Amino acid sequence: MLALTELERIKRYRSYTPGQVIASTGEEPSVVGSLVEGVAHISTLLPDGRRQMVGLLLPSDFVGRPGRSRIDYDIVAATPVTICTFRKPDFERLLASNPAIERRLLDMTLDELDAARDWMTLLGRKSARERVASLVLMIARRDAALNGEEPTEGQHVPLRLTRQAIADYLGLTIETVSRQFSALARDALVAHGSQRTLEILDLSGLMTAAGEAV
Amino acid sequence: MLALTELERIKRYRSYTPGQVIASTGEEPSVVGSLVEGVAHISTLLPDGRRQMVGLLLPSDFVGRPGRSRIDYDIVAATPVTICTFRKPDFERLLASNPAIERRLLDMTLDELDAARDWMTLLGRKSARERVASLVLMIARRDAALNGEEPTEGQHVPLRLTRQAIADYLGLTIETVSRQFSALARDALVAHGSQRTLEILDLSGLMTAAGEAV
DNA sequence: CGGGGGGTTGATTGAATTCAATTACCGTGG
DNA sequence: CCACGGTAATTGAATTCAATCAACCCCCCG
Repeated sequence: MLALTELERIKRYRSYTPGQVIASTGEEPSVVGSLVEGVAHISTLLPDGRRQMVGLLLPSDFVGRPGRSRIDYDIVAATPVTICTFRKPDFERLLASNPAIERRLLDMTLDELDAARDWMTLLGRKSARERVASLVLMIARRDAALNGEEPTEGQHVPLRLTRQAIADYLGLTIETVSRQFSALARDALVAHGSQRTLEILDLSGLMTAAGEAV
Repeated sequence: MLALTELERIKRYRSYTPGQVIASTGEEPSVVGSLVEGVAHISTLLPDGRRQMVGLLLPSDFVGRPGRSRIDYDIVAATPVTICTFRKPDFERLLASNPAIERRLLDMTLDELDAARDWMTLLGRKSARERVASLVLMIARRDAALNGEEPTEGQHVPLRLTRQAIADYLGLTIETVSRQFSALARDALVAHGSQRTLEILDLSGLMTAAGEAV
C-alpha cells in the first residue's frame, strides 16, 4: 500500500499516565490517531458531577473526530496509554488521498454506534443484576474473541476496571455494583478470583442473569 | 455532480404505513437509502418484551447499513413514511465511485454516535423529571432549528409521540412519564396544549429541570 | 505501624414501578 | 349529531429496587 510509507513519515507517538486527560469537553482535540496500547475511558459529566462512561477505547481503536472541531466528552487514560498520532492537516490529506482509510473509519464508527445502542438498552431497561452480569459477559466475550474463542465455564475474566469505573459505565453506584457481584457469587454463577478477576462458573446462568436469551 | 444522474436512475421509492416494520432484528435489511418523509423508530427488544428506543429517523436521515449484512434492532414507521431506496449492489457501486458520499456518510454516522452518547448519559444518570424535561427541550430545539431559530418561551412544541413511545425512548414507564409531565405543568414550566402538544412557559426553568447548566 | 484508596456490607430512605381504577379523546355507526 | 367502544392518558396506593448514609475491612505502601 502506497500510503504506508507516507503514514510512517507523519506519525508520532504520545504516552499518557493513568488518570491523565487525553482530551476534554469543549476543546479542539489535539490528537487524531490510533490507540496502540492501554485502555482509555470516554465519559460525559453532568453539571452537578454525575458521570456516565459512554465508551471504551482499546488497542486499535481510533481516537478523535475527523472533520469535527469540538468534542462533548472527556477522554481519560485508565492505564498507561500509547497513542499513535498524526497532526490534523496531515491526517486530512491522508484521508483525501486514500478512500480505503475512510471506508475503514466508517466501518469502525458503525460498529461503535451498534455498541452504543446496545449499551442504551442496558442503561434504559436492565436491572442492576442484569447490568453487572452483562458487563462480565461482555468482557469475557471480548477476551475470548482475542484468541478466536467463545466464552467458557472456568474462564478467568480480568475486569481491569475499578468499582467506580464499572459504576460509571453501568449507570449505578459502587455500592450497588459491589452488592451485585456478591449476589452473583452467592448464586454460584461466578467466583471471586484475586484482584479484579473473576471466574465464570455457570455460563448459561450468567446469560440468563444478563437478560439474554439462552 | 456526475453521480446525480446515475443516482436518479437507480433510485426507487417505498412507502410504509404507521406501525409497519421497515427492517427487523436478525434480518438482512432489504432497503438502503434515505428517509424522505415521516418518522421512524429504531428500537431493541429484550427477550421478555422490554423495549428501548435507540434512535429516531427523520427526513434526510440515512436508513440501513452499508457493508453490514445483519442488523440488531427493529426499524418501525411511526407515521406514514417514504424512503428513497437503492438496491444494495447499486449503492455499493455508487459508494465506490464517489468518495464524497462516503465522507458524508461518515459525518452523519459520527453525529448519530454523538447523539447516542448524549442519550446514554440521560439513560444512565438522569432522574425521571430530568429525562422528560430533556426530551421536551430536545424536540423544541429540533423544531426551532428547522427555521434557524432558538427555542423560546411561548413556543408550542408538538411531541408527535405517544406516551408509550416516549417511555420507550426515556427508559421509563408510561405512568412515570405522565406524572412528570403533570409535575412540570404544576410547576408552571410548561402548559398542556391540545393533543400531544405543549407550550414552554419557563425556558431556563426547564433547562434547570433537564439537568443542564443554565 | 499508620494511613489511604478501594472494596464490602448493613440500615434506611426515596424514587420509580407495579397494580388498579378512572377519565379524556377520537373515530365510527346509528 | 350524539351515543358507543376502544385506545391513550391520568391519577392513586402499594411495593420494590437502587441510592444514600454510615461503618468496617483489607491490603499495599510508605
